[in-house]
Amino acid sequence: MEQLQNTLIKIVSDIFDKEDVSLGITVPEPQFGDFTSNIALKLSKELAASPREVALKIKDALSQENFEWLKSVEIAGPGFLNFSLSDSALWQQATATPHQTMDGTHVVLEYSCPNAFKELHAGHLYQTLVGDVLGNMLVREGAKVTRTNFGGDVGLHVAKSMWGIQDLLQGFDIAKLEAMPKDEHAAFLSKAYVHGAKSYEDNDLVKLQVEDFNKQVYGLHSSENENDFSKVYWMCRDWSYEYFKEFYESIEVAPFDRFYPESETAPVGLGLVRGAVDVFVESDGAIIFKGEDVGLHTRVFITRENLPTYETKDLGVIKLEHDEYDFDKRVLITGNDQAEYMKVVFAAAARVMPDVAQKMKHLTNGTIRFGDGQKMSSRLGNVSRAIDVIDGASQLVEADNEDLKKVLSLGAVKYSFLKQRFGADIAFDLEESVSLHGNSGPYLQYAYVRAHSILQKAEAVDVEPEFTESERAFAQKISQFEAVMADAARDLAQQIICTYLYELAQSFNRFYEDNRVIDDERQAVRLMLVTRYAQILHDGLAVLGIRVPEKM
RNA sequence: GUACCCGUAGCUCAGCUGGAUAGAGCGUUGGCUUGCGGAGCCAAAGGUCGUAGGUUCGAAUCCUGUCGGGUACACCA
Repeated sequence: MEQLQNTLIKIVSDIFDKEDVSLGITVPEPQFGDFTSNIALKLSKELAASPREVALKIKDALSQENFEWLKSVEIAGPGFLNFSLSDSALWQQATATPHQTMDGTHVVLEYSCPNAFKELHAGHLYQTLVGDVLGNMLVREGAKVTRTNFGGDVGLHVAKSMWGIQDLLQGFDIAKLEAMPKDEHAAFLSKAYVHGAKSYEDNDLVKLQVEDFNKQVYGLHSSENENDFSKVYWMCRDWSYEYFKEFYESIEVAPFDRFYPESETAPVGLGLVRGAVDVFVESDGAIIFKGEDVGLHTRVFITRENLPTYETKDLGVIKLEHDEYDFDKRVLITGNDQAEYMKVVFAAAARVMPDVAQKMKHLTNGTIRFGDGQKMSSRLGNVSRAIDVIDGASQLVEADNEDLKKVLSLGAVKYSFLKQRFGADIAFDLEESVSLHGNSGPYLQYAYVRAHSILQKAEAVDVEPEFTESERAFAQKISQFEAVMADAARDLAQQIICTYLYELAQSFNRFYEDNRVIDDERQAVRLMLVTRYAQILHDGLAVLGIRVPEKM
């Protein structure tokens, strides 16, 4: 493909005497060949010639070279140039190694970002899975990826939790906490937060207490303290981080390289805000950034109570990530309710850290709509917890051992989330996700099992690739893998991989329908195809964070 | 009110750096068939790509208006 592109660029610049020719080659519908270019259509106006005339000149020049890798060039439709590679060139592309298009780039990827003292919900799960996969995609293209996780261990929500804890336990009772079994920790903290948050809304007295707790919590991070409030805080904070870590392990995502608790980024952010008096101004007792100056809205960075807001902590984490990793690119993922908010933070960052700001990208995810309505909501209650999604899938999967059950249920959930474009709200249907029919994780896992089973029956050897028509159609799909991976990484669009893998499996099924592999005179070349097919399913799904079983 | 996101087949979604007859799954209808793992394959039905304009040789894709749904806009995160 690169060879074709470079050759085309050279020819076009030679015969039309042009410098800086830019042209894209794309993969068309299979009946139009392996690659297509619309360069003739693009140039026709400038050259004052019909597209087909331009195309003909290019075709002639190309034909004279007599490249052995190029089987044919056709002019079609309004003036498209359609190219077909020789079988061996096609196969060479089909067996290419990763393109490493991002070699030497250091990307900091911040995602998941749960708050301490709260339970992980379905939205965290979704974002964690996508973030994990984006990281895998970049790594595969040669980037160095640092995965970071920024979460609130200070702030009003923590104060509400603390209030809830002391109310539920009737005091900051360390003994009661110590007596609590580990598997109840997360649920207890969640309950305490909900209780605290509700009381905060309903009761003005509680509100005052919570606000006092908030200051106390901040204070714990700037001075040593041995009282019960402090002990409870640190214990529950540890519980939270332990629970996050275990959950990430359980869903088989790459570990985070660095957790940034807000308590750590707050002072850094405060330093930035206080140090930039020309950027941030005082208003009504608070320190604000006037976003209206750049078409946005005003946000408070330091409250009247002299406490840093999320804005300031976010500024702090940006600086810490930059100082610690000197990234080329920073990709941040949050819910899309923060899209506008983050623009203001980025605008402020652009003022205090201009060289950093331009390296930052913000992706946002929508909310999950549960497709099977009542069934899901009755199982999950009003809040859809992350664990309930995983458990729900696990209950629906049929497998004769626990590991296979896990492989299939995680595969089902992950694929179901990943196949949809990131950004808008997504639909999730438990039944559909675990289905072995259609565009699902278990379907692809089964596709792998089938291929693997064929490969067990005979030894594959490398032979000269000369394909029949249906073999070639399959080989052509196989050959697109590395280009797909590069595109997906460039666009941070994991669904491209899902779509491709599913189409690849369909392509195999069509091929397999009427092409015997084992005990056929074409066994060798067909085994070669199936071997590469199985490898791509394995590798592609691995990037999606999905394991494949050998039997199911 | 202002800004941002989203409107594609009955349902759920791909396609969006403009390109050839708008694709897939589920569902519906018909056919193939006990197969090297048929959890498949072939075919049919189903679309004014929300809508109206504009740019272009060419628009689901870019621009503008408009309608519908969602979200955010001062001391929460």
